[in-house]
Amino acid sequence: MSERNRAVTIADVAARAGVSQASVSRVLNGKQSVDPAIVQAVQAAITALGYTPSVAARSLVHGRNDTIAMVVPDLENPLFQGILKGLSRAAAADGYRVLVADTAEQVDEEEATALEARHRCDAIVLCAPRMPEERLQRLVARIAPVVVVNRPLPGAQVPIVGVDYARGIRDLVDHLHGLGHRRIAYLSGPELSASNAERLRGVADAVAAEPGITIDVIPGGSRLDDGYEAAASVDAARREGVTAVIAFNDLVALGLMTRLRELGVEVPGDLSIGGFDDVPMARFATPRLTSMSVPRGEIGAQVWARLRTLIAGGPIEHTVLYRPRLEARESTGPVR
Amino acid sequence: MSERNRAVTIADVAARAGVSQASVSRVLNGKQSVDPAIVQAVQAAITALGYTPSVAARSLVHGRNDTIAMVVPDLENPLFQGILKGLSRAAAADGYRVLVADTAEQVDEEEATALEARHRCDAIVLCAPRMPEERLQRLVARIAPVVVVNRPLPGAQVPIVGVDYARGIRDLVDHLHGLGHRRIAYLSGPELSASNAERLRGVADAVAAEPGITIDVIPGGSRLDDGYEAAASVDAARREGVTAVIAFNDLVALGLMTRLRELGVEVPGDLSIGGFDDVPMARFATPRLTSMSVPRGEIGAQVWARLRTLIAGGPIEHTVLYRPRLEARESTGPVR
DNA sequence: TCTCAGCGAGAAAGCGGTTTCTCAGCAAAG
DNA sequence: CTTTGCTGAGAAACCGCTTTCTCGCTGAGA
Repeated sequence: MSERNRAVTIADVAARAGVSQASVSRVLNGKQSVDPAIVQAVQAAITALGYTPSVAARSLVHGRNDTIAMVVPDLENPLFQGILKGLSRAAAADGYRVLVADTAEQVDEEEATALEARHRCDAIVLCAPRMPEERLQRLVARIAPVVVVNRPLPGAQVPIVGVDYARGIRDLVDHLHGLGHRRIAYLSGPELSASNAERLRGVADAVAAEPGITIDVIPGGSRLDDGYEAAASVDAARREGVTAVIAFNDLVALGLMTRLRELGVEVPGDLSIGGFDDVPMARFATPRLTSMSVPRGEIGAQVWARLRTLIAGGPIEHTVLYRPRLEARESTGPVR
Repeated sequence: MSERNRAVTIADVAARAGVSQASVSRVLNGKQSVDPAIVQAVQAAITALGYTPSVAARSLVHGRNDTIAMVVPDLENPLFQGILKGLSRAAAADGYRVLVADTAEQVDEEEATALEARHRCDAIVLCAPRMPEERLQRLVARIAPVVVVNRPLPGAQVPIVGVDYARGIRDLVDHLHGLGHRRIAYLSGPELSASNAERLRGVADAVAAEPGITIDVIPGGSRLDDGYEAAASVDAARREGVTAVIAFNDLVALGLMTRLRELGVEVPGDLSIGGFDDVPMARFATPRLTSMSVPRGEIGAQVWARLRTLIAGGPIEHTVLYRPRLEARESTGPVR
């Protein structure tokens, strides 16, 4: 917009090349065959004038932008960052750009933000983990084409890309079970978070599947501090027989481990700890944190693939959930 | 673009309300006084039809689109994430959106990416820590209005917002000096990084200012792994009398500490360690990592303030550098 | 009562491209 | 040699909105 080369328009190029605007446009888009001499002249004029086509004008006539928007509740969340990065690179490869709309955790603003963003862009990637399902349904219908990230939406006419949290939790429980643990605690995430609900479902499934296992749910959170502060409750549970903890995510697990070390609780000797997300730091914690790995960048790329199909008028592709991969490290060990 | 309400245009609203397009436009923009009856009719028509103005058309006529772009080498870097978040929120408050252009560390593409981005947006925020100064100078001139982040650019006609790394390093050295350290090592960052050069300048300044101090420079990097792998060199330096290490950033410091613990080196007993950036994890490391805190979100907000001035036709405001704040924690201690 | 501002609404001209439509020119077919 | 069918370039319409221009109308001043 409004670059320094103000007033260098296609008309100027046409005039300088001594041809019509239409011809210039044809040369630019290369859709039709054009007299080589004209092509020459036009290209010469373009470089001489330093002409670049106006994106806005093009958008107006085409009715599209080559821009998509990603609506996220909090850009600070490593998960969204990773997805954004993967999305942004994949989209760039197809000539699309990504707009970021951070809703600052204001669930009430998400709807307006998404609508506004949709209005400037050709499509939306929506991360709204806490929006009530019904509202989300309505919103999704209004802003299509859209891809929903990381939350289930039963029966919705929308592609979904996410993580199979329930499955991940089950796999982690199995891992712990294999190590002999029978009394486990789940340090839960934010109450309204859809992915926390999924994890809880995994917890329930695991308990149902393995009659010998008990899993207590302890209120936690999603950040380092939350884990740190939950250490007291966790330690209390440990005293009552819990031998392993599954944290909502790695940040919580890391915060928890920090505090436990201060309290003199040995990991994994006194207590095994498992996280979720496999953030880079997990490998560098002491002890190295066992975690369920999630392919953030890959999710972003997959989101773009689905969105591209949608933009091209293709069908709503099936939901895809990535199964987290267990990265067994030192923070989980055999029960004493 | 191309929303479901295809064909609902200002003309439809005008027709339905029985007035001219111009009147609808006036009602929409509220710049001129309009007959209340017309306002009524227009608003009724708008809601009845579910009309929303076309952003593209507006952009075309105004020559701007209320969007800015941030060009970053790597979205995974916590520094850029924080800045992006701050920028995005500040800009949103003024009705601007932010486009992300991740150049995937390809210095060669940065120029093209920036130009392309500039072409779709009203202004650019440029993070190009490794682009040669001269090229950057030329680029900056071409894509104005632009704000450069986190690197010096002597004599350039462009606002710069960044961190006073040199000063930060000096402050950290002073801190160590106060603890009795005289032989210090600087575990350096990526060779071509402008901010690493700044830090090295700080190192040189410190040595010049404090005759009693020696600072060895050890090659490192910018990520957790780099710190982990540099531990051997650091330990060797320690054996030769180095009592404190300043890491390029916190990630490097954390990686280093992890490995040192494995090697049986006590921190801060055997060796003091200081980081840079004050990432959230710093407070949760064992021992808690002493770091130089950088106001990431604040930088983003400040960048927006400068850019807004520029967009409004204001002057190129002065460079502003944030002085990092020492967060003295447990990883630095008195020399033995 | 007549003239002149002033106000406000409609008509129309862009903004900078793309795309349809029209028509000249030329080669092949009759 | 004339007619037909293409090819390709230019003219003009159009995308949807803003803004200038024009003009009718009203109210104040003479």
